[in-house]
Amino acid sequence: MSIRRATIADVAREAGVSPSTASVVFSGKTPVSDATRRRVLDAAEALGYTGPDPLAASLRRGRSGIVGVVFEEHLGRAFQDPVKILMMDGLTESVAGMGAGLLLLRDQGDEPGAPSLTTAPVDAAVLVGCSGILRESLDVVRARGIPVVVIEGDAGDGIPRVGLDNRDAQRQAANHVRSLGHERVALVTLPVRSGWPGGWIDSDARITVDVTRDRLQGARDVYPDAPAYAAAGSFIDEGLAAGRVIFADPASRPTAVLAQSDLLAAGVVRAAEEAGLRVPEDVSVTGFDGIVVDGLAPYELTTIVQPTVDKGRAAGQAVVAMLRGEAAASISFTCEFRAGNTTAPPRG
Amino acid sequence: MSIRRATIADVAREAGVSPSTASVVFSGKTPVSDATRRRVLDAAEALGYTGPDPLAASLRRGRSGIVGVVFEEHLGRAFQDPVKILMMDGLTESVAGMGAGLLLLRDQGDEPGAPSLTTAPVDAAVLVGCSGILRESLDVVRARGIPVVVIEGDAGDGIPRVGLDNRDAQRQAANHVRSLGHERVALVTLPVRSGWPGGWIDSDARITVDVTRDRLQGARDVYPDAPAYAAAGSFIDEGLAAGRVIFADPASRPTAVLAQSDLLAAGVVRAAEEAGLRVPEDVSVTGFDGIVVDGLAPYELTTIVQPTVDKGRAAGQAVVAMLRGEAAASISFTCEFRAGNTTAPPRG
DNA sequence: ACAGGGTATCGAATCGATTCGACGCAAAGC
DNA sequence: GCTTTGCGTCGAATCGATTCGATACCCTGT
Repeated sequence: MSIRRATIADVAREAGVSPSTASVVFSGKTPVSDATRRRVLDAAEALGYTGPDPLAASLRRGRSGIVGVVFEEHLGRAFQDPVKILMMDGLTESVAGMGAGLLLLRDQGDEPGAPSLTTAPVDAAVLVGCSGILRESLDVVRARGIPVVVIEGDAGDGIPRVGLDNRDAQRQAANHVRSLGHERVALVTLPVRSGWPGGWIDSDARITVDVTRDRLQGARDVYPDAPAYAAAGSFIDEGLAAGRVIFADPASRPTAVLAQSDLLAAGVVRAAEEAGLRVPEDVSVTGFDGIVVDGLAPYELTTIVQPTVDKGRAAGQAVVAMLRGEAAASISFTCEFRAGNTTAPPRG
Repeated sequence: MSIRRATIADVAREAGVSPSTASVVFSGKTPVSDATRRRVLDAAEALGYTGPDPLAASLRRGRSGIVGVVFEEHLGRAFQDPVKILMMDGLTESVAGMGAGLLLLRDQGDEPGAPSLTTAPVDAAVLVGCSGILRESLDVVRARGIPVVVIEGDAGDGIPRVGLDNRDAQRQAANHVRSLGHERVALVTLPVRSGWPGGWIDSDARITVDVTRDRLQGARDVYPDAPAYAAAGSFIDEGLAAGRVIFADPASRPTAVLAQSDLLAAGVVRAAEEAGLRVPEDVSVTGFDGIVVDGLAPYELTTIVQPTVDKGRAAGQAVVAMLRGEAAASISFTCEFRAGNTTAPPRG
């Protein structure tokens, strides 16, 4: 019931050794005689000392063991995205190997007093997202001289990024659809910018989200004139909404829909069912991501499989490398096309 | 390109003021003349000083602005649970109000060097989970004298917990089913302990997970002899697996299944469809949680709605209160029964 | 012109540990 | 017996900021 928690100095005094020795007993950086170790440990026990204060230790070491993960959206929303979850999974795994933990942060200067990259004791940062909003975080982080890795975003300069061959991959899916003989194709894309409400976009639309733009280009490489509906987010519901619009007019119905995510594709499939269209007989649908979509059975999406977990892991490894002073290079992962049962030649 | 980052002392010197004044310019704790503020800010700008070092500031203040969230399972897995996500959402929101961020931690002493409650600079901790494993984290946290809140778990002592009236709520659902006239009922529960592979459990089974036990008791209050299949986790797939087993033998088929989560219930519904049973005509199904289950349309589960986000928010508020020195009390939330279209009287 | 009051700034102590060169002492080598 | 070696321990500086009582200063009231 001491009014003040015991410090290592107290422990040292109690044990009759110098603070440096006591410190070393806990850190193990230097050999200590068994007798001394015992005395210090006993003293600690007696005083209720549970180990060095993490803050003080971090200050001295100049390292907190915390990696900030910055999202550009509401956290609850980010975690609804299976791709981000899997990515976090890989990230957690690789930084844990370094003894680091993940601090959840949101890009955004609005709420004053909210935790941010400026005020959080992070050793490094991982920026997750696509839009340009993250620039802000990037500036902060660069000014502070903190190692940073960007996942799925444009970093510029010498900032390592973990990316995907989005355009090539999407083109591959589009080519698959074309080779099946489809001519009338519609595209369902991810949001074109943060806050996008959903709706058709024309070919000269400003797209600030890199992923959306790259995948769209891949599709346009094959179908330059395909109409594109940009959803409000990567959710089944949004795909459903998009699909309803796309299938609304029987006269202009496409025979194939290329969606930029599996969840969107799942929604499109559902919309097709609603409209009385059979998949893949009446309409083919492709996705992107290669995740397991709950409740889509017996459909198996024809999709592009991306190495989600690996992306996170790579980001973590890059961060760890930079923390060790090594220079980390950008890395681009390659997707793999996977044929499912949601694509087939068009009828007639 | 200085070899060493500028400190506030450097800025003060450059601006020709004392360190204390410079500090105050950034913290705003004390009024500063406009002229001085300008000089300090300019000096900072010139030196590339971006603000106080968070670690040093934290040490001095004795507060890091970080709340640790401890899960008892693999993080990737925890985030697959919509209930936990929603809870995190509420938690994030309420601690952000205090300017704090969330540090993801996993209970578990195995990996040495992995980030843990012992070594992480957290002001407070929120333990999420149900099993007894968290005891370990609890001890650590108590020894360190850190405020802690437990969500859905037994804390003992004076540790505030955020709970749910699981037993009452489940009993309510069971009563609903009984009032419809069902006699032969099967239960699908959450895991009985961490690492549980899934399978039937008998009535004297040891259940270390509080939530599972409480909800099971609620069901048993009404159906003392109902067979119970404990799933390996709260997933549609697990519910599907459980349902397949339950519906396997036509002779012993129940007319109703009470599942301990909506995802499990969704899986059970699917299993029923697979077995050629119509829901709710041939078999009634109830869930628990009240979340939106993607892909379950047109079914609307008869379920127990729990205030998920509120739970997280309450935990955050409790933590904030304790950090302010106030004593936080345990709080138990009440669920609400919601009738959907997955329950009906048994046939014949 | 001087006491009184309010502001803005300063000094110095402090938060709690880590680090590294110096040092003491005992065993070993010649 | 005296120097060398080496292991263990100690001192003191340091990490970078915050805090608060003290101080200097300017303005006002009489």
